[in-house]
Amino acid sequence: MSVQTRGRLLEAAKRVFSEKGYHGAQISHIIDEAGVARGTFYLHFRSKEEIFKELLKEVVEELKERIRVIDPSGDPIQQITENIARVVEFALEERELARIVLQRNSDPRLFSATDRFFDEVAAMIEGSIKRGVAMGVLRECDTEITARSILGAVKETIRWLLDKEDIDTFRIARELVEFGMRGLRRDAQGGGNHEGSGAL
Amino acid sequence: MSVQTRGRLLEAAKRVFSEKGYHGAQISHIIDEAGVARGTFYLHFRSKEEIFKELLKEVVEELKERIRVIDPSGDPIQQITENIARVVEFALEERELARIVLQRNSDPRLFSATDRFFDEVAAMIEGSIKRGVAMGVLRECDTEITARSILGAVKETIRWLLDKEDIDTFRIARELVEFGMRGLRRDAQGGGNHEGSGAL
Amino acid sequence: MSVQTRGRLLEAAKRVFSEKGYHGAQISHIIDEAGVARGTFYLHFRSKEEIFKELLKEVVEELKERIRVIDPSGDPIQQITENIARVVEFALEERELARIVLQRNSDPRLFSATDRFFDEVAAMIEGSIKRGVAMGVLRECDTEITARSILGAVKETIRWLLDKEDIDTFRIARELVEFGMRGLRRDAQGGGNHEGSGAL
Amino acid sequence: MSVQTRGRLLEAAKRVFSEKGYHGAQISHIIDEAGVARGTFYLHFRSKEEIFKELLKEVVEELKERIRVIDPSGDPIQQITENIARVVEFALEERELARIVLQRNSDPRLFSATDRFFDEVAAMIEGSIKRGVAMGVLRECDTEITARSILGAVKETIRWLLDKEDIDTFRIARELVEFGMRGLRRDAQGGGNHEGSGAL
DNA sequence: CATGAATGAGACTTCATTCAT
DNA sequence: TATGAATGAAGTCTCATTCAT
Repeated sequence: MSVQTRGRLLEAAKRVFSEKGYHGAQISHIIDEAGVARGTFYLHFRSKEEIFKELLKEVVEELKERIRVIDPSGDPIQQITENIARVVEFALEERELARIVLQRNSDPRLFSATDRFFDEVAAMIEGSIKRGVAMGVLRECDTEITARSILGAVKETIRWLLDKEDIDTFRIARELVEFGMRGLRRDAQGGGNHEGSGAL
Repeated sequence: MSVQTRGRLLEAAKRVFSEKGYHGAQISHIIDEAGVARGTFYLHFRSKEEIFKELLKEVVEELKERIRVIDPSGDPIQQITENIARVVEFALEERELARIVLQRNSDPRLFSATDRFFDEVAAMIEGSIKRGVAMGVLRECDTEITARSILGAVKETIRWLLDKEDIDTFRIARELVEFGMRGLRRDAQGGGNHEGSGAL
Repeated sequence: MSVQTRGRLLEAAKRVFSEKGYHGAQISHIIDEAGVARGTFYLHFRSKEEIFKELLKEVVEELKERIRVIDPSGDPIQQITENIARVVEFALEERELARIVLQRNSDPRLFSATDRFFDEVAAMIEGSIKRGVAMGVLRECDTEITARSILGAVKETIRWLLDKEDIDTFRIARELVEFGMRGLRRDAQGGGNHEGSGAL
Repeated sequence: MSVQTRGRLLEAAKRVFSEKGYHGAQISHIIDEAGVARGTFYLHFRSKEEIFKELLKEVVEELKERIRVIDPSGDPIQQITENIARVVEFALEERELARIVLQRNSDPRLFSATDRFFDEVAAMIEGSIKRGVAMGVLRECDTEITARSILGAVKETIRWLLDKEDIDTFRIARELVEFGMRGLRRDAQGGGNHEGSGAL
């Protein structure tokens, strides 16, 4: 029975933190939403901070499962697209959690978990880029900046999607990958190079 | 004397909000930092919220000045690069302000100013893309998603730069534009390499 | 336990408001007097204003019970005397509350309850006077002024009694009624004296 | 010029205290109303309390002048009526001051001046009554209670008048004296006594 | 496990008063 | 005298956490 109560508290906290942010969320809101007494909360969580971190941990774990390391023997574009699709899908299934993670505020004690997670993701992306470059599939670039750019593109797009309905997850993912791979420039036709854009 | 004090309070608030976030920041911190008595704060600002919004307004105005509308008669890539360079430059000159703006939390009363600003920027970017497509310089794409992706790339990169020292603003801007234009894929033909962009 | 605490707070507030007036009274005084923590106060009352109004409501209700409409089939003087006696009695039993009500200050939000109450009492008195006049028992007069005069006489007398000890409530009431009925003038005829009223 | 400023401050304070009560009144209100700088206030008055007491003193002095001791060689009723008329007149000419004096709150430091004044008036009234009784003009009664009753009647009537317009001061005074002298009872016609009212 | 009344540190804000100009 | 920016004590209220039942 305890597990049930704990679960209801986590669900409630998810909704409340998502809607009100960490500081706007009060224990009262959470226990009201969960239909549980005040003392009961502290039976399951040591503090407001703890339940928040618990939620963060949950997302991070789920995301780690959805982001799979690229298998060099398969089509990398396909795999990247699927990774992103899975992430977008998760964000839209669990919008509250997504909103929580994509909130930021500068209390490092609170957000170090997500910060670390995003650092890891950035590192993963950077690794992939480096391999791609080494394999001659990707062009040379500043891998750190580019990795951050990709991460930012995905985060911002998801943040923006969070208020939309009826989303074709896979199309989004493809669009993102397309952008990351080809950029915006119109494909060079013959010996086309980017000087072409200089004609704008 | 009043204007001076007001300025010191704004400077102090900038530092404090940047370091502690809106909720972590206390009036005590601000007045200590400004070396001013408690009452003095309320002589210049009606509330904590007001001084915060004041700061936000400041950034938004400054950013609006640095982002110039693309002049079709000139080189657009060049202009975009310069826009981004100016934004990055501002973020690095005013790291505290940048940190404040890039913080997010879900109190809409507080952040509606930045939210609106970023929406405007996204709209500007989207407009540019559409024009580029119409002119046949940019490929067809989902302009909304792509605009958000670009915005996200810049934001995330800046956020990441905020902890770094000795940054070559212009190089960053070029790298961002390169990524946005060409993507990561290696240029189709043998000859293409990214040195080409050095010709910009 | 909650009801008990609430009661202790009300009792404490009664003492404190009575002694220091609304503005002089601080939450600290009330909770110290009640032996309760600061937060506990706000568990039971939304604000200082609320507990004050609560007290006011209490008095008004109690007074309304003690002031009975005159029954025309009985002796009106007797009934009026008893009404006044009951009011004086209440004021002396609950001197703190009486002091609170008889305080005035011009914050209408605060005192509208008593103001309204006294207006009602004045209206009741005026109605009685009018009936008395119509029945030919009372002389013609400006009923509004006279009603206010009677109200004022009772209020001022009670206010003055509040600092006295060992009071014969009924004697006070008789004296007030005597004054209101006969005035101060010596009875017209030789024989008349105030012992007559002793026959009441 | 100083005297002028001081006067403007007193006038302003009169309006403000009257409208907002002692605690509701702020120095800001007074100086705004007077069109004077903050520091200037403290050039003329040591504190908020002082200017308030100054105002109180003013009233008390004015009232003392208007209330004349009864001259036994003249018509006492006439003289009492004139006294009351003069008091009512003053209250209506200086409604703000009247409102201030008739406000009460239990801070004795603040209101001791009026309290003392009213005590004096009550004593004066009591003295008059005693003399009247000794001279055989007034009936025997509890002089203290009766004096307080009369005081209360006048105070409450004035308080009530303060919100009215176009008042016939003299009629009010006559009505009050009438009430105080004859009471409400219909004049005994023959051997009439108040048992008559028992017939109500 | 559950309850919910009680706690109290500490946040924001007000406003009478001071003082350098 | 006059000014008004600056002061800071003190007040009200909030809310995460505790604890007796």
